Amino acid sequence: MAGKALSKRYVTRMENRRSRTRSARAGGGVTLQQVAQLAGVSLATASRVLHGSGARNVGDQLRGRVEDAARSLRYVSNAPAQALARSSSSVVGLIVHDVADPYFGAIAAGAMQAAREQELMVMIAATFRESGLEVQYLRSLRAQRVRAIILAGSGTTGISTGGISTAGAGTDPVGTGEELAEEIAAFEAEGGRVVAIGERGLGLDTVAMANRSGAAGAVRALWELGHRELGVVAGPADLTTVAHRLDGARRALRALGAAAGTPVERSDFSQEGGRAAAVRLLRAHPGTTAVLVLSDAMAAGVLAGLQEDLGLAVPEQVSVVGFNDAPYAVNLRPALSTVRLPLERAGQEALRLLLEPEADEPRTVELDTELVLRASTGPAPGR
Amino acid sequence: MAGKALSKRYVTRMENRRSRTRSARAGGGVTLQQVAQLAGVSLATASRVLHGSGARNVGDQLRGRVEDAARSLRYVSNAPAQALARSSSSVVGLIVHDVADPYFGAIAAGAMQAAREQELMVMIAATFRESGLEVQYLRSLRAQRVRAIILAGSGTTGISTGGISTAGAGTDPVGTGEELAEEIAAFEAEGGRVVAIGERGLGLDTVAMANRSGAAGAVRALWELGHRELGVVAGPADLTTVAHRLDGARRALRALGAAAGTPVERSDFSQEGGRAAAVRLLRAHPGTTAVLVLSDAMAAGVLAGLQEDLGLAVPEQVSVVGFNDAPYAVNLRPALSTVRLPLERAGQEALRLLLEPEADEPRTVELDTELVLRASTGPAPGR
DNA sequence: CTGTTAGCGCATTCAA
DNA sequence: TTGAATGCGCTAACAG
Repeated sequence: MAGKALSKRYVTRMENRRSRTRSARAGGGVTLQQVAQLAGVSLATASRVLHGSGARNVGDQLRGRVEDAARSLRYVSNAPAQALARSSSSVVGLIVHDVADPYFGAIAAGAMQAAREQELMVMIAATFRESGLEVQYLRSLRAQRVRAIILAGSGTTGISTGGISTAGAGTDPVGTGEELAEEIAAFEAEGGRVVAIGERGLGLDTVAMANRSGAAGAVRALWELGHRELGVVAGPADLTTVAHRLDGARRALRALGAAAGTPVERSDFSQEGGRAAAVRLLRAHPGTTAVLVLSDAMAAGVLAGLQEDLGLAVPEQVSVVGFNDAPYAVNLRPALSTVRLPLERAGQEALRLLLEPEADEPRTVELDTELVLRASTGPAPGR
Repeated sequence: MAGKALSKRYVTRMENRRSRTRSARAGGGVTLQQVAQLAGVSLATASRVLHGSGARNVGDQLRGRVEDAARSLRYVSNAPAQALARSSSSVVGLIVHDVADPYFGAIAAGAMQAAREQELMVMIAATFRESGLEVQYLRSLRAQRVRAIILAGSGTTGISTGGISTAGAGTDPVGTGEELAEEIAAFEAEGGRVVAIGERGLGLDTVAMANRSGAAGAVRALWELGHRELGVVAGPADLTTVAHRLDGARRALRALGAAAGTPVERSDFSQEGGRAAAVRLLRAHPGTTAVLVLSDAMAAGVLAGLQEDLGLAVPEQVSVVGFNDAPYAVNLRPALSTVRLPLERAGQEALRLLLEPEADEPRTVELDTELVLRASTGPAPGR
């Protein structure tokens, strides 16, 4: 949008000057050793009371002294050191395309919620859709020795599927898909767990969304409202989610006995794209009474195109159903009916899957979508 | 919304069975030691070539052998161990209310972008607005020995300000504000850095948004369009952001010589709240030709209230300006004019501030907002 | 230029 | 029940 430079001002306030109390060595924090010393016990004993390993086998006397010492020193255990010693980390990694995208934001929120219940911390990496970064972050997360990694990102159908160990000995992997697979294999070989959200074609445990049945459900709902002339506004052909949704819609139509050849207009996942696609669709097929749009962003554009460009009333003349239930769907006018994806749930399930013992073959958890009917859908005209 | 239970299906696929290659000890990963051994050099040498400490002072011979060994073993350094040894971590913490909220999502995205440039990883914690969790996560992040922490969260004006070290020796802190301050002090005492995004009243380095001047700018723009009867729909009185925005608007009005007593309607930050507030506002002051709404969510409601409940045309009869430039602002009808907050920028600046050497007194970086004019604003009627 | 050694903060045997 | 000793993977002096 506008490119006006933002200014930045420095303000230094004099009030509230900080009073630092460099209690411990300036180096790090308080150590268990220091706590033990203050309590007059051995390191081992302090460790036992503070980190329930040799659980309750410490005398009340010493136990109390250690606890007091820890409190007064504001001791907090050193998680990385702990992880090193017991070789098991308490952090999991999450790789997304973009945290600012509500789709991934919801996934992240779900994962973090579940993480909290398990007392795990989450390290997030955003690739901003650069596929090279995905491999790089996988390495970084591996370097951090995270316990497990969630790979959230809509896959493309073009990705190479198998061949985890086909590369020759000293050969560098070529395709980015290969590299990814190798990195994943290495992480798993070290005992790390990986799960994907959304189909990735890699042999991973995955949490998938029921895109097919979601689209099918929307189609059936429209059919029941009397719509017989449906159209679809789809996104890029190489996205697996798009492919699945489209497939689901087509199958449902066929099952309902619709005339073959439902019109489909493609566009990118943008509002403008949706708007143009809607215009094309209705110009080519003026009889259309309902359109299924494969993303809410495009649906926002479809609503605009229908009402403003073509002067059609929604839902009186044309009904619209979107996909995703983005936060703004309810703010559109009319409020958008849409297929809600259980994104938070997906994040939670992914984390849960991560913590379960590893199965022999990759598992897939498929989460159902939910059709949310709002003001943008109504009975077919003349019914 | 609807509470239909989501089903979950397990599907086990037989294709793509994974071929694990437990190369290293099942325990952890490949160690530097192993690399050194394979290369036939000492641990120190391997360390030098792989982690540029004693930079380029290794012979080409050995260097090559080590690099080959590392590659063939798929060696990745153990970051926590490294951090322990050199006592300096490469991860920063970020505490937000909710990652799924676009406001925080944008901040997080900015921070992560900057982190990437510095080769840092970001550990995120979401408090889901439970203030107790904030303190808890601060502790967890401290336990993880992160290098620094970004505290992003709209503060409330009611928070206790100073008193970092006022509590008596053995006394437990009472208010949650005190606890927070103590936790922060402890982290800083260990050499950690903390910066806040948004005013928090704690004596921290902070990145602030120019809420006052943003609101003032919006008011002036409306004034120039001929509007003389302005109204404000504000949010909860105890949020500092709301207070600042309101203050900015009032000052601007006064400076322009507006009649005292601009009507202000309060509501919570929701769409419904905004809708109701708009109706109240225009019922009480029917002459109003422009309304400044202190958040986009409420603005969406105001748009609905004005047009649907009151039958007023926007912007022909009433102009509307929101605040935040939420992603959906452009999807509203009419597209919403709004004051854009430089959220990503704030995240970046925060990280940058974190890496700068600590100053004697807390610094504040104030980021300017930007007025984005779209279709919801027009000249005052009759001009 | 290269190797040896001594920690970093903690968990965990193994004795006492 | 408690303490001393060893090692987790790595860096950083310190010697050659």
